[in-house]
Amino acid sequence: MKEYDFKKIEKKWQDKWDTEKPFRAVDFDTTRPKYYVLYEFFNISGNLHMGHLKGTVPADALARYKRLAGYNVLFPIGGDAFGLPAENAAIKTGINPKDFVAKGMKTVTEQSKLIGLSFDWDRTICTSDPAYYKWTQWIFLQLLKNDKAYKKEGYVNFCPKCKTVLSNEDSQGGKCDRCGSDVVQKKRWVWFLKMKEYSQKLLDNVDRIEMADNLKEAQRNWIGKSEGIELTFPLVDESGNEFDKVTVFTTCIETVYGVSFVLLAPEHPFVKKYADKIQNLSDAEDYCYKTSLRSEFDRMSDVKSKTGCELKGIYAINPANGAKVPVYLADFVLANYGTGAVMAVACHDQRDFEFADAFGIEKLQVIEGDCAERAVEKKEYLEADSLMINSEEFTGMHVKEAKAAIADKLVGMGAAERVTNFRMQDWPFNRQRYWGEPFPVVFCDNCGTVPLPEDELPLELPYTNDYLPNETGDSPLSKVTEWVECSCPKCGGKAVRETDTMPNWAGSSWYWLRYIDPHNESALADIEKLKYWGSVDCYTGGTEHITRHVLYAFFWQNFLYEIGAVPSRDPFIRKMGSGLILDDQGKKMSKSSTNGVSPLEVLDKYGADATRLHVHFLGGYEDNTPWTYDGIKGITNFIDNVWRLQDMIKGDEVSEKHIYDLNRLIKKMGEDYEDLKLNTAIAACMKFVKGINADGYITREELRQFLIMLNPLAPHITSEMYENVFGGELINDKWPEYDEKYLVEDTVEIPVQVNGKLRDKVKVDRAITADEIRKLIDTEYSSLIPDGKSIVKFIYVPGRIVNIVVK
RNA sequence: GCCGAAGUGGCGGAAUGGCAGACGCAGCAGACUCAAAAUCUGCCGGGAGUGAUCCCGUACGGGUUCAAGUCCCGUCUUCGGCACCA
Repeated sequence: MKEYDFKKIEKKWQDKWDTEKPFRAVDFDTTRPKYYVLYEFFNISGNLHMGHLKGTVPADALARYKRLAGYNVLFPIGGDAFGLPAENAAIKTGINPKDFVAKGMKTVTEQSKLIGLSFDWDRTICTSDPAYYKWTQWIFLQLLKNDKAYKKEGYVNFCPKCKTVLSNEDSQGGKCDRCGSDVVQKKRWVWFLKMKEYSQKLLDNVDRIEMADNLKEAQRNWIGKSEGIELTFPLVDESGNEFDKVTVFTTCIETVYGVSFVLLAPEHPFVKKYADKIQNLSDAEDYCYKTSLRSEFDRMSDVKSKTGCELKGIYAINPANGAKVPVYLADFVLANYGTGAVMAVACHDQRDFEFADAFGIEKLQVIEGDCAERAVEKKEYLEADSLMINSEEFTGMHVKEAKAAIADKLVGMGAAERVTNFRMQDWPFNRQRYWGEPFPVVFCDNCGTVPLPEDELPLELPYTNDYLPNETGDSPLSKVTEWVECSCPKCGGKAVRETDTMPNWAGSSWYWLRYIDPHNESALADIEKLKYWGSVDCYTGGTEHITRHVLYAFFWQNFLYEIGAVPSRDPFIRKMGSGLILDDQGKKMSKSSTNGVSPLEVLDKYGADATRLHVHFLGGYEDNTPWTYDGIKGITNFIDNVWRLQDMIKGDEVSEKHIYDLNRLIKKMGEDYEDLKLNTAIAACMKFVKGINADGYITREELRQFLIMLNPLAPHITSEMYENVFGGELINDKWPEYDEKYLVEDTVEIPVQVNGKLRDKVKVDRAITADEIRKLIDTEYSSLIPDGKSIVKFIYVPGRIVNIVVK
């Protein structure tokens, strides 16, 4: 046999797959079980990078394995195209974003094929395609109709550089997700989606999905469920007249007798509402103004120094004991969490402790402990279950008991209510950018906000060559006047369109549904097809999307379920988070990094099969693996050894000699593909080939089964060899089945330990009983028992190990 | 600060509580060769011993167990996420 010419052979198979399209998924095929494998679609920017190899290949291997195992597999791909790269290219080079995306889609398609990825190309979608975003707009209209979308003026994250509104998810760590600038708080008119309302449903999704615990924990933290009490403090003026109430949220109601002041967020409406009662109004307004200038990041990172401003002339009455306490503004109180107001207990909350120090406010201790230098906080006193002090009838109780008793009392009085709070916020959904889905709504002087009729969708993005927001920060679309000015669909009068566009997460919040029925013009997807394909069985992709995209996906899927558009609340049954490929500095290799090795270079040098094997032999799917060429020799050797198996064929059926190894390999490979453990799957194949080489022969049947098992990892070489030897197409063959009786030989080698230390091994019949093996050791292996010692205990774990305890 | 994950040879990494270091790289020795490359064979955690073998060894200190890399408690380190969330 000639040497393996990967360039020629890989191209041959890639061309064949391209023209014959054998990887198409078949709707409504009831002869086979269905399996839906999803890799998160490509962000259209430029070339594929190493990270894509790490992410796509395991999904591809799983899809190929499942097909061989008799499943009807849906394994689609598409482009997430309403993103920053297209718009930046437009701004920098003037290239039309549409053209940029078209070129990008072509590139990722070609490069995917070079890797040998078995996507169903007939189902490709692209989020910036009007036929696709018609349905993104349709979903928005349904949200609007069902009162899940609203426009309101509020404080939101704003990136001064991108000049656009951002969600919390888009500004994690106080940095703009698009450009890395510090995000500021700005008051703007914003479209919100009522995601907060779905908090508990999202937590239920998290409970149901099969996913690593650390990822679930990250999501739970992000949603941030917290159970506590809302407690209402009457507000009084200087002369003691009650004029309103303020409600605070607390999870530490047990400290209520220690409240010595109340804090409001600077954005709290009372500053404006009771301006006439605030004696130092200009100080207060000044403080609010200064706070608004500080970026969120400043406010968060500057945790040491507490700033604030007393609202002189306004006092709060503690409903528990009638105490009159001062009210302050403080920027560490967040307007959009809880009620935007907190009760401050200096001795039992470190932030309040520092604030009290800074403003010379008295500190009241209500739970035992040393509060001289710092607060004794919840975690500490709950752990110790300390005793209550200075708390009227609750004094002397244990904290845990008092917590419930005080809550009961205040709830009974009508001053408090038990509530559940979530950290997650409603989703600010509009961006002041050109390259996004236009909102299908108009503003009419007579009718107000009017949704477009569904039959007018898609509302296409108009052409422009001016992609920058205007001076006041309005979207570039506001400059396209002939598009903005329109007539009202309701009254026919003059109206203007919404000129903001949707965030780039919009299109990705439902895309897995569209693959199921990508060309449907009358629905986002046919409900019967949705029922057939069901939820995504395995969703692979980066972990960086776990608290953004995946939560948005849960949200939209729940909503679509509630309006009857989809048959399940769960978009995904299993989510696997892929690790990163790191460069030699230990940094992430990605689209933006210039420090990376291009996969094209490796593909060109070693071929697709070798590249696929090498990247996945470097480390586990979920682990970050540093890139290196080291060890690729082991892979090319392995490939050469596999190729030479063709010259070693002797005999037809599975030989006695190989039957155990072969059956164990079948079991191992199936399990490893299922779990995406490609590194150990490759190792198992190498070991098998090593054994074959040592024996000097392989039978036809053994080779056939082996090629099928290796095919999901190395599809090209295995297809070629299969054709050479068996004269047909491997992908039409079936995954081999293993026989339980060939997993363990009849004669096994059992390690013998004495006091837990390995001393010898005995070859015995697998079915041997504990008595028999003990007899054997008593007679033939008695030298293992040290002189002068006797056996006090004899343990035999059938088929595994013997441990003799001597004394 | 809080939450999570992890720490195993020179390196990448394997091990349902049951033979630690699978598989591979690098290294060393040998074969082939005029020579080199390629390939093949053997060795390859540390220590003692001619040797069979023995002792130590999975970040560190304890514990549970007949048996611990794996489970429990404490400490340290690294990475990731969140971060004034009341």
